[in-house]
This record gives sequence, structure tokens and C-alpha cells, in this order.
Amino acid sequence: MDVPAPKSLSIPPLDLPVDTQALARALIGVVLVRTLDGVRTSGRIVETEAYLLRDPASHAFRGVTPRTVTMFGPPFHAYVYRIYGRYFCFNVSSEHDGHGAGVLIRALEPLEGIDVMRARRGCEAVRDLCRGPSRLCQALEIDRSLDGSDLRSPGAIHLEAGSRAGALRRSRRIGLTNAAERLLRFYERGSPFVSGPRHLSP
DNA sequence: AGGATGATCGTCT
DNA sequence: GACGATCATCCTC
Repeated sequence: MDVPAPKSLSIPPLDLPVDTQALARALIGVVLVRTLDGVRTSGRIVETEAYLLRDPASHAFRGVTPRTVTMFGPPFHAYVYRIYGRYFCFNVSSEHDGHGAGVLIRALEPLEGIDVMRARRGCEAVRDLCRGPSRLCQALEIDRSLDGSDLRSPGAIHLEAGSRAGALRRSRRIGLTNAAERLLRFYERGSPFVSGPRHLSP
């Protein structure tokens, strides 16, 4: 007979799909936790974008490069890249080992460590702390050193089960010129913490 | 509320 | 040598 898991102490198992688009949807409501010097900052994911296999908009489209190796590794690892010389963006790798794809995290609803995030961002308004892919990287102090981290086990950065997501909506991805027509951006309906348009198709 | 602009540098051609 | 999966700021309506 099995010993029942302790009720209040167990962390609910986080079961995520490998398929990129399914993962982009499943990640809404999941909590991203960043632990630095023993201090947790975290937020609930409210907006994602899928970057599929053979997707002209994806960094993986033209094959492996030194920057994008983690996109081609096993799923559920951190792909962090620098953009416009000054910012970072955070992704969760998807698909199986050897296949390049991932999900960009575009916005969080701040949960833990709000004052720490305020200090890092130089910004008071809770709504603006993690509303945008590079803003959330500033708030959680995410940079290239975290690239390759396994997000399923507790560490410097990982994912935890969160509250169930509300209704999902989808739209075009933001800031693209390639394959811009595809509806691969997902966000929680009505969330004030979403970046960009919040008024598109169901 | 919404559109235009400049910053800034790693990455790939 | 060109170009961003962005942001903050400045502008007009």
C-alpha cells in the first residue's frame, strides 16, 4: 500500500505538453518563480506566444546557432536571449530534443516580491512591473546566465502550478514582420497585466 | 489613447 | 554591415 502524499506540503505536479501551441496555452496560469540570494520573485503567466517548428518568425528557423542551442534541446528549459542590445526575453523550450521551438512569455501578474521588482524596474505601478517580455525579465532579474535552466525542478528559475486560467483569447503575435498573420499569441481574457491589444478574437 | 522615434550591441550574413 | 519576438519618452489628437 502506498503512503499518501502529505496534503498541505506537496507541490501539485506540473504536467506540461511538449507540443508548442498546446504548451503556449497550458502555460497561462502557471507561476514563474525566480529565486536569487534566497529571495523569491514570482508571477502568474497571463500572456504567451508560440514559435513553432518551421516557423519563419522563430529564431530556430535557420537551424542551430550558438544563441539558440537550448531551443533545440529537451523541452521545458529556459531559452533566454538578448534583444535590441539592452533587453532580454524569456522562453520555455518545447518539442522533443533535436527540434527547435519554444514559447515566449510576454507578461506576468506579479505575485511575490513586489517591492524587489519595483526596485529592479525603477517603477511603482504593479501593473507595469511585468507587462511585456523584457519588463518581466527586468523584474525577475532574468539574463543569459539562466539560459538552459531546467524549469521543472526548483532552482534559480522554475515553474510551479498556479491557479486555473480564465478564458483564453488569441491574436497575432506582436512585433513581427515574418508570418505575422498567424494567431499564435495567447492571453487570459480580462487580465489587466497583459501587454498589447486585449480586444481580439476568442 | 495612440502613433513615432531613438537607444544600443550581440548575432548572423 | 544590417537588423531585431522591446522599452521609455515625446508628440499629436
